[in-house]
Amino acid sequence: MWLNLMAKKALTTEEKILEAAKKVFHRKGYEGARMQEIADEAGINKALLHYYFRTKENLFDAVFKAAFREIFTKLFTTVDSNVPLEEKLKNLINEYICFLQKNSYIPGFILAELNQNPEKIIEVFKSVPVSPSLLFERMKKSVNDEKLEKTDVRELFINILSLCIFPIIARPMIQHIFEFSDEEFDQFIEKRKKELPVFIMNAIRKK
Amino acid sequence: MWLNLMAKKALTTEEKILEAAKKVFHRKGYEGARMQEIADEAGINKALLHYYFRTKENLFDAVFKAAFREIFTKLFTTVDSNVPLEEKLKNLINEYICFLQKNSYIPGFILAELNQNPEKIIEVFKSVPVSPSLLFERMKKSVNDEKLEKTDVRELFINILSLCIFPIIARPMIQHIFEFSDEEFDQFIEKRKKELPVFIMNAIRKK
DNA sequence: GTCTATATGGCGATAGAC
DNA sequence: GTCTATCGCCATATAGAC
Repeated sequence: MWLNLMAKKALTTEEKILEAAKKVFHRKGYEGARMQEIADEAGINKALLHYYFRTKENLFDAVFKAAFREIFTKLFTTVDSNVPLEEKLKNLINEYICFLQKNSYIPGFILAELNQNPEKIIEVFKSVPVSPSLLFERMKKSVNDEKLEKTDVRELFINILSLCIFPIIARPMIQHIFEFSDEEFDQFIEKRKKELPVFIMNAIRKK
Repeated sequence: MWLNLMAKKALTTEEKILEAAKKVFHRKGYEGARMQEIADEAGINKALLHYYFRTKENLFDAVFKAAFREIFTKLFTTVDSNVPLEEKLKNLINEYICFLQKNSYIPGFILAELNQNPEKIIEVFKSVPVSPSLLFERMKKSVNDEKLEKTDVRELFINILSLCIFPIIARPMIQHIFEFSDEEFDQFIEKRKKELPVFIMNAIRKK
């Protein structure tokens, strides 16, 4: 990326604020986040946050939309690729889980907010160009011409998302149940990348 | 239940508080919940909350532990039952999803708090007699003597939980994506109760 | 644009009468 | 045990100098 070689100072103040807000909101949620903490994280003053975004809510919306765009955009590239279903599934799951590993706060963040303020969050959904509904339509097309067990594509779609996303948001619980260290958890997820496509293909393939 | 025929007034004040706190914490999370709102919901005064529980945190802990106990206790009864794997799976998923339907705030609540304050929540886990680790051990035993695809029981365990829980916490998103009314969503979940066991058995059965 | 200082309101918690 | 009144703090937001 064109920014990689530049010093951090090259970020505009607005970018610094958004980066900082992202970190804090992802960790603490809307109610838990403090404007002071965001200001500290950005290395600037609290008043400046309000100069740029006027309210906490505005700032939150910006961060939420970005998270939402990120997490769905990734899915499009592979769903639209032109390869057989099994391979597409493999790519999809592999790349998606990789993305989730690097952005592990996003799904929990989105679901937590979805849980605590569904109406508002759905409003934000609608204002974002990357629509999960569209994603679903694409997937439907690419599954329909395969010879498979009578599969409701909606079920399949939800199953794939469930299997990818849940382990990431339940991470602390899983580590506790299985007594996984951080490394062991990462290995567990690595293994999942390979085994999930097999699991799913077995489930839907005609026998 | 022995309370069913009694008027609401028969609840002790402490019970009324716990009921009210449950509703509010489940909806709003720890940070979002207001002692005033809990007091209103319970039909009592704010000062009385502190008389009974001293701090917001104490009250939250009580509610969180109860939720945690509820959601895992249910799983034990069916995992321990003495029937073939396929049937056990069917019962497990059916009863578990039924429970989740009636208590749809619990998983989102737990995961949201787990996300925002993992250390503290894990502490609460440890203080509760119903341990998910124990649950996992039971399941391991009941799967190991079946003839199945080489299946990592931990993966299977997580897959089952993922497939049951995720759709419940992602409900508002799913309704939005598929343009489901409340009734249609309920039908969708009803169908899942029947299809999930088939999906999972297909995935793990030797061919 | 960026800072310091301050206003304003809300929330958890307590004091004290009954 | 239950209430009213209030304290003290902290968070969002604004005023105003530089």
